Amino acid sequence: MVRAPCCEKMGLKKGPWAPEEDQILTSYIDKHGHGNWRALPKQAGLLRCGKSCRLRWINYLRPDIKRGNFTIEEEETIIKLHDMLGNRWSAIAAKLPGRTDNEIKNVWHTNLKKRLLKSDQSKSKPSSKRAIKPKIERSDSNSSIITQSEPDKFNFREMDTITSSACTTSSSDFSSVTVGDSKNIKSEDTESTETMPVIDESFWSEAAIDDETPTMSSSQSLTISNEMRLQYPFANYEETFQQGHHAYDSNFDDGMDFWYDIFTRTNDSIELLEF
DNA sequence: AATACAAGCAACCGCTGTAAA
DNA sequence: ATTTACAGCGGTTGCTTGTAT
Repeated sequence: MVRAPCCEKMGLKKGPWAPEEDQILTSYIDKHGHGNWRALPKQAGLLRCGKSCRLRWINYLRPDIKRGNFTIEEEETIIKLHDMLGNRWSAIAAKLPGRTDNEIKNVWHTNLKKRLLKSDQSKSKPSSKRAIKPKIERSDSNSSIITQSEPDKFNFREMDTITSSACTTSSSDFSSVTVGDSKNIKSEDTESTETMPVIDESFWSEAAIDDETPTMSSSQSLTISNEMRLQYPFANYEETFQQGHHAYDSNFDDGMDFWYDIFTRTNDSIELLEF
């Protein structure tokens, strides 16, 4: 990897932005957009590096930035999304229009994290976040079975328009979830992929993603093979299952491929998956 | 009023992923 | 297949402001 030259070395300014600099950057982007951040400062007449300009625009100057204190609802959403996604600030920010990843990160570190620590300490039980997750039972089998029984229909799209209420999915949404012991995964324990059915290309289209609602009815089981575990070592399957919607907005690592496999390899047992 | 400490926030740093050459 | 250049991301730093002593 080639490191960009140091700003100072190039005689470029660092540190807080002056109002005049903000003005120059804003008016330049208004007129020309920001196709090439590296070239932008030179063309705009700014003594800044492109990286600095980009950060300033994204975190402060963008017209759609929402300023001011975070609402209770926003804070709740951050806490719940962080519970599900971890420190993926940009993914969390994507769910909070007008808020930047930097801002959310700051709020988390200066406020929410401490608040959670306090509330955790005040509880005898472990973190309350477990309450929104389905029960997990170890299984000796080579496959994982995820079975839903309540409610009748679980709608992934509801999760996509995530709100605090959407995050409070109760454990009753999943009667039981059984996940095999990942330690038992063996590389030779694989299955052929040649039987994967062909899927219509429209499956991947934006329209399919945006306009259709993948739903999964109750009482169906999903088998996750060891091959899939090897291929998607990232997956905490119980969470993945709840967060299936992330596959559709690319906020979930390998999510699209994961759900493609879910759909194809387990076609028999997941035939109720509708698009 | 002066000083020390803490909290909040903007900005920087360094790494990774990816597209183009 | 490899190299290069760039955008984007998450972690960290350091300045500013507020509060306590």
